[in-house]
Amino acid sequence: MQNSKKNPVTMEDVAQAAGVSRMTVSRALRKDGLVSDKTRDRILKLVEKMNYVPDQAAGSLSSQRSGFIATLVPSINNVHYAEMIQALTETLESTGLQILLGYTEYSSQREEALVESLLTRRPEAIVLPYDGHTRRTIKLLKQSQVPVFQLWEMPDKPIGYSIGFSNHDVAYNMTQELIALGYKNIAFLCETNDEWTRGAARRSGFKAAMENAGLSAHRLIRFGTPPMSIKDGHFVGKNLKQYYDDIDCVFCVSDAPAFGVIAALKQQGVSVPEDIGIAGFGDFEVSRYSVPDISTVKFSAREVGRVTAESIVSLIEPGNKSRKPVKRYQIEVENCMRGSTSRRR
Amino acid sequence: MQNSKKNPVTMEDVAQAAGVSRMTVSRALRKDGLVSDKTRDRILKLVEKMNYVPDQAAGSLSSQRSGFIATLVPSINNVHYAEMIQALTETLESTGLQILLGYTEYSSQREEALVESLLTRRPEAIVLPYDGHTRRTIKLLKQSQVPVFQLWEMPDKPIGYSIGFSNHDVAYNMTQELIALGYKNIAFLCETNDEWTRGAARRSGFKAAMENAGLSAHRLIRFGTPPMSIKDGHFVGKNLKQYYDDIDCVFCVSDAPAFGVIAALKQQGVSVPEDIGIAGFGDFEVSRYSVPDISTVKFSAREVGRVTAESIVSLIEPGNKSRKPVKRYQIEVENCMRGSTSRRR
DNA sequence: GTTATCATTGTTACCGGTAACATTATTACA
DNA sequence: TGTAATAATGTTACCGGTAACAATGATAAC
Repeated sequence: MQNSKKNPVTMEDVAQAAGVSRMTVSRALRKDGLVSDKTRDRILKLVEKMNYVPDQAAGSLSSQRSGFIATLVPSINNVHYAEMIQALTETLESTGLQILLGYTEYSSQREEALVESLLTRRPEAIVLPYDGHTRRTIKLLKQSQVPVFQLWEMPDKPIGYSIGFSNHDVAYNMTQELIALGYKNIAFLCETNDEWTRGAARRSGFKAAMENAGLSAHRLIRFGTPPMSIKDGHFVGKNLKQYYDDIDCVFCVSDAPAFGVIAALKQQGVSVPEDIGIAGFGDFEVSRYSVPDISTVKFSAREVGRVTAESIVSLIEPGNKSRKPVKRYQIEVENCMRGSTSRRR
Repeated sequence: MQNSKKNPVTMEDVAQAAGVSRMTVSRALRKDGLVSDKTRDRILKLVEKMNYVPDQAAGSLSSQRSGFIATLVPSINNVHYAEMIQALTETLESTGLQILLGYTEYSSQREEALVESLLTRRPEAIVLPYDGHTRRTIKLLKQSQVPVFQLWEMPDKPIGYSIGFSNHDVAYNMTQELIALGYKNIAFLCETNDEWTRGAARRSGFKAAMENAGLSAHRLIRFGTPPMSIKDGHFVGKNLKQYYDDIDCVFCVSDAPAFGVIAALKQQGVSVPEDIGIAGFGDFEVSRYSVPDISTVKFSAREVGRVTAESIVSLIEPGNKSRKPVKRYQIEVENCMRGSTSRRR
């Protein structure tokens, strides 16, 4: 029990107690091994006994290494981002790097403010979840000279490194697969105002595939704000005929609304996939246990996180012999066709 | 475009360009208003033009305020924690406080390591998701003199402030409600190894309610590791008879396994709630759109986050006239009885 | 025994801000 | 007009570490 005011134990205190200089304590606390075993033991024991906890703010200031990786996500309430962050954290952990998280809430305005505020912490890398930033954001990022990692999407003009897949291409493929099953009047369900989300890219992939197959891509249903929920899907499902009355399949921007649409259709006695096929995106757990289970686009968010973390480490860890990470890393994506779609007669 | 090396613009650079002292720049950057409007304008323009971004590590060191709130969660991949964090972030944002997140992954071992590592950043408060910490964790926390906020659970011996509800009591109530419906052979489904989760408290609430009603609480099904998933529930549902063959109701530790159990029972032609009633915990979105919709215990994670943030602010913001936050704040909880349970004949 | 080499520890300066107090300019008021 | 009060700015010291280099002592090689 020390002073009743703030924890006053500094490195200097430990040094004095051990009868050495501050620098020796500093060395003892790192694994480098520039201290004799005897001295280190003595110091570490004192550190323990005195409850010394180093102050990283001071360390960062001096060493010019914050140990922070800034990471922005649109929302934390999304399995994919959650898994990605978890994988990122786990991989980064052993190197002592720490994630500094921000939520853009799908707004590029907020993203700008966040980037500005996070740069203040001097992150050693910054991870952005998607393409589509304001001019000022880009300027801030470039100016700061912090390495930028853009995830999920393959941007046309990457700022730095990119890890993910082309949402356009992936949606294109799934649409093709639906067409191959015999669906013709496919609707695409997405958020209003998805310009800053992956939804827009998926939408354009859908459109391209339909047009290439000589089909009309006009059945676009826009509803709600990102991220689309089960509830949103349920609402749309309830009123599906009012949007277009000849729909034979709905390709949803994510599995959540897909689940909702199916629930609503079932309540109306419309059978899936016989009357209408449904496809989602993201392979949420619920999709595997829904009845019928939902056809979807599957990819590993954990892998995105893992690869990103590894790239960051190989880029910024000094004394790392391995060459620089690749500028663009493609994540594998797979169509999972399940019970919510079937071959048309 | 400056030096090709690190962003070199410091407050000193701005001060020189403006022909004032560093201190004046520092003042101009805060709203305090101890600078003349003319000077401030000039400085702010230069800040913009020179792309100056302050370094918070330096600021923290000097002011002894990190601006960090350390927050631990078992997993980020859980709607409740996600919502809680989001609410926390939003409320804290305007004060410039930032969340520093850690994932315990339901391990008190990891929690200990995390607390140690987070203390290194000198957080101004620390938010812990539940009760049940190692001795060393508690010692570290007390030693650090950082205010501690324990959430979700009402601990017997709170370290500092607590915000949440008693999981024991809440599970007790729900069990009573199930008993009142006429269920007798109620099983409780939870994780193996839930000692460090809210599961244990819920389990004891279940047990107490059963025994008080003169019923046997022996039907305990333990499966999987926290957090319990839909998949886990599905597995248990498939083999329900093998656990106990006379179950008439399953009270699940969360809505996820409840959904899984229902899916599995439906596949076997067991009808819910006629043959077996099912109840969950947490009011996940999926529970409202499941068929049947799931009876569950509902509470607002956002409120937990909001209240916590407000308490933190009123505690640590200087010049805050409002009195200290209450030591214990009770969150309201409600039983939502829906289609997955019904009155027994 | 002398000198080169290496392991260990110490010294000094500085990282980039802010607190606290000092100083100067301006205004208010008797 | 003189003096007190107030506003605006400057000075100095320090926050708690680490980099870079210097110094010391021990061991090895000749």
